Amino acid sequence: MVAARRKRREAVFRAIADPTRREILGLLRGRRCTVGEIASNFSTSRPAISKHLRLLRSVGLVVTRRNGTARICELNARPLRAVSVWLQDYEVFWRESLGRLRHYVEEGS
Amino acid sequence: MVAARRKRREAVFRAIADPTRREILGLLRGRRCTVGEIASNFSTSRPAISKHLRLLRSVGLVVTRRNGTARICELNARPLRAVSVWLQDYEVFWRESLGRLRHYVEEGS
DNA sequence: CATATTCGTAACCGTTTGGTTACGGTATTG
DNA sequence: CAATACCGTAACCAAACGGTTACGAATATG
Repeated sequence: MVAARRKRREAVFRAIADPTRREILGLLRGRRCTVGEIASNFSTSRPAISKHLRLLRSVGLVVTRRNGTARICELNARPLRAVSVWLQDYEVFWRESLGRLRHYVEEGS
Repeated sequence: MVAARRKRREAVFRAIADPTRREILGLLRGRRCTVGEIASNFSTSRPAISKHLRLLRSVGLVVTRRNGTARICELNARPLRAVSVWLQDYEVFWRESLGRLRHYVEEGS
């Protein structure tokens, strides 16, 4: 089961790599949405959004419930903890790099 | 140049999506390495690692310096701040989501 | 000068990805 | 029951991705 867990962690990184999927997560941060509501925020087709949602569900970032013909989607941010944990090992490094860059020209954020 | 900055932020998410590249970053967290040293840690060919390094350099996560025929690679974790900032908006959600989602789950895959 | 070491790049290839259109399945509604 | 609304999936396609081999440039080294 360790391998499966790692595979799922892998998948979370790939899930958030796509800008459309990150935007979907951002929408669901504000409120629950049906699939159609989510799709109406994008210029891409509804089936494309459906595929993104399937992937997001597969990694647990989105949870759904049926309500009539509609399917209501809700954010589950817990899998993002794995990313946060991974990032923690680097935090000290970007603090250090800030110090080293102090006397150089501002790069801009 | 706001668009260029966003594009670069975009690229950071894709850069860390690949497990080999994350492993490279992990190696460089410990010490500086030449390209060959990095490649010796993987079963893939050196040119493949070279391509990963080119991508990592393009997003600023790796900086290099030439030393004879060798090229020394060093970690620059600063671009990861963008990921950290993005994650912060979700932190509150994974803290409170546990109990709220318990009765909501339909399916995970 | 000749040779070896280190590394980047070009060319190519199979797989994955993200998009589309077409279609069907399942409630809700008149 | 017939019609409609909502949504998932299959089939297909162009582009991106990650890998390989082959080659060449640049710098030691004998």
